[in-house]
This record gives sequence, C-alpha cells and structure tokens, in this order.
Amino acid sequence: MADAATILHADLDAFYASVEQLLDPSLRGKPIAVGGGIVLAASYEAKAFGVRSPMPGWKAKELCPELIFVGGHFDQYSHYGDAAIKILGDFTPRVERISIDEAFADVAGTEHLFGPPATIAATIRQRVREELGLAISVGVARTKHLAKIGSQVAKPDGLVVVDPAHEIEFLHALPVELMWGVGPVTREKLAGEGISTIGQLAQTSSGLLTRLLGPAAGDKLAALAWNRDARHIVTDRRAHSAGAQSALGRKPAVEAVFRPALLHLADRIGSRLRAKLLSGRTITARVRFADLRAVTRSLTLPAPISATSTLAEVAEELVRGALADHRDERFISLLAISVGHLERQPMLQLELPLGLGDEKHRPGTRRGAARWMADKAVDKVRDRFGWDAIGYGPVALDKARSVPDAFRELAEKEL
DNA sequence: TCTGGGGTCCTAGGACCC
DNA sequence: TCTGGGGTCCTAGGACCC
Repeated sequence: MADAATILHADLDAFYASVEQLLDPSLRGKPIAVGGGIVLAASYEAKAFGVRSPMPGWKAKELCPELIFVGGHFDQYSHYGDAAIKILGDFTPRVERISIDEAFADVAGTEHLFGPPATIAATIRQRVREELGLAISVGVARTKHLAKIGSQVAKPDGLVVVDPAHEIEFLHALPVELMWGVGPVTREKLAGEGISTIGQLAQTSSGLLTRLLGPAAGDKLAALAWNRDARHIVTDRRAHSAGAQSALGRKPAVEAVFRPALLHLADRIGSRLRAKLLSGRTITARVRFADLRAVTRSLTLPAPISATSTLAEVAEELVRGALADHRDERFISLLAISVGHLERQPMLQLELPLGLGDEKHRPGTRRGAARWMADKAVDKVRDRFGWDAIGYGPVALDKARSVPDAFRELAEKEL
C-alpha cells in the first residue's frame, strides 16, 4: 500500500443545533434540541444527558429538564451546509457530498498548491470556524472508511490523521459500531459472539460472519475490518428512487383517511419527478400500523409514470391490498410512497403522445400523458405563486407529529 | 401517552426464460 | 413420463445511513 493518506472526511458537529446556537448567542453553552414533538437534533450539552434524535420530545425533557426546544431555521441549515462544503471545493473538485453536513474530498495532487493533506484539513477547519462560526471535524486517511472513522473519533471539533503505517493498529482498537454498516442489530449479533472491537471482528472466521450476517454483509465487514476499502470519490451521485412519507399519529385505516394522504404524498413526489423530467416504473406503498409494525406492497408497471393522480391511484390500490391482508389492524400511524426504476423521459414522447398507435402497445399512455401535461400546468403555477396556490386541497396530517416541509427538503437527494 | 423523513443495499422465494 | 443449471426480474421484508 504505497498510497498516501489523501482522503478527507469532513463532518459539521451537531450541525442543526450548532447553527441555532450561532444565530442566537443566548443558546450557546446550553442543552438545546431542534424540533418539538420529536427531537431532530441535539446540542452537545443536550447529548450529555442522553438526548438523541429521533426521540419523542417528552422523553428528551425527562432526560434533561433544562432542555430548550427551538423550532428550527431550516433555510439557514442549507445555507451553512452549502457554504461549508464549498470551502472543501476550494481545495479540490473531487468532493463527494454525503448529506447536508458531511462530505468526502480527495486532495491527491494538490500538495504543491496547498501543502500536505493534514495541513489542508487544518486550514479547512480554521476557515469554517472563522468564516461560518461552526465547528467541523475532519478525518484524513488513505481510504474513505478510515477517513470517516477518523472524523468520528475526532469529534467534537477535532482533526485525526490516520498514518498509513499504523492503520491496522488504529482500526482494530475501535468498537465495531464505528464501522460503516454496523448498526444496533449487527452490533448485538456480534456482541452475542463476544465480538465488540474491530480487531475481534477481523479475527472472526468468515463462516461465522456469513452465518451471522449473510454473505454480503459478512464479506463487506471482514474486508473493512482488514482495511480493504476500494471505494473512491464519486462526485455526482443521483438518487435512484424518490419517496415521501407522513406520520399520521393514530388514524382509522379507512379510505377517508388514506386517500387524501396518499394524494398529498403522490403530489409531492410527482412534482419532484416532473421537475427533472423523470418517471418511475416501480411504485411502493408502505403502511405502518398503530403498533409500529409495517408492511410494504409494490407494483412494477410496464411503463414509467409521474402524474400525480396516476401515482396516487396505484398507491391507493397497494394500500387497499395491504389493509385487506391485515384486517385485524384497525389503525395506521404512517403512510409512505416511493417510486423506483426512474427513467429520464424524452420530452418528445411526453409532449407528442397522441400518435403512432402508442395506445395499443402501452395502454393508458394517452391518458397518462394528458395527466402529465395537466400536472405540468399546476407545477408552473406553483413555481410562480407557491405550492399552496393550487393543488389537491388540504390534507389532514397530524401537525404535531409531522415535520415542516423545509425540513423534508433538506433530506432530499438530488434526482 | 415509543419513534421523522429522505434515501441505499441485501436477502430470499417464486416466476419465467433459455 | 419427469427434470439440470444459469440468469433476470419481481415482490416483501429488513438493516442501515444521514
């Protein structure tokens, strides 16, 4: 392994909460939580009490009676997140953004301009601190996995450089849950076998790992535990599916509840897809019952769709089917729709669908195209006058439990 | 008064094709 | 007169990530 440590992973600390403390100095040094009914983010002061996201607000308050809830300046989060990632971009175009507050960068070949990677990392941290007033932790290593672990170890407000000569020592001393892909379930399975460190995981036979976790996960973890991570920086990641969901509290499992809710979800997804001239063939609906058990039903169509009413109709059928299979469940707590198998639609086909016997080969195409064009008209009005200017009418979402639209948008990946 | 909302990937069984 | 083997697609469920 002659490679040098040129991969950076930069991760803003307690991001939403830190922005709130930046905007309102009276919140600094205090335990705060963004959100209300549910904790969306917690400051380090709040985390010290065990406050985590997602956690019901009442439970957070129980753990930390001093906790201050703030509503959240979601538009500001995008601004600060973008600004921080842009600073990475000043050192290399090879930046892979993972989320609003986190990105990888590969600074190979930039040493003559900016110095060695550790210096670049320090400069980035300093600039983010000075220009934005935020703390960002950075890991520097030869691979993405090690860089990511480095930034986690560096938190809060730190820098960790993993020397290529001592990678295994560094890695094997750490707990397994720091690895990418080890969540609560996997951690417990491993713990059941007495495996709690990455070193112990590395020493575990592949037979046992496969039995425990399946072949893919087993092989992947074994490779990572031995520091074999071949992933490289991908600068333009696009989503392969688009979805929307809404928590409903506890509502009767009847048409009068799920139809308007599904129409609203279909509308949100449809408008996102149409804005990018995308359509999808596979529609998945998810129903979560009051007891939190969830089921999914999906259908793959012969041709892709993106019209709101078509998406809604398919989703309704799927939900009806799921409810019919679970007649004992009288209440639902969440509905979700997701659209996969996305395809870029050629404009021509969408705008001139009325000829050439299309209808014969793709039944419903003509009606679908008419709906698509009607939706595009709605989209256009919304572009000018706002989302609520026109549409399918209000939806009885549980306002206390649902989350602001601005927050949903933060989580959306580029399509 | 147990838990948001956006995603990705893997598994396993069955249908279907050659 | 009874059945191989490989590949692909679809569906449902689940773990994980931020």
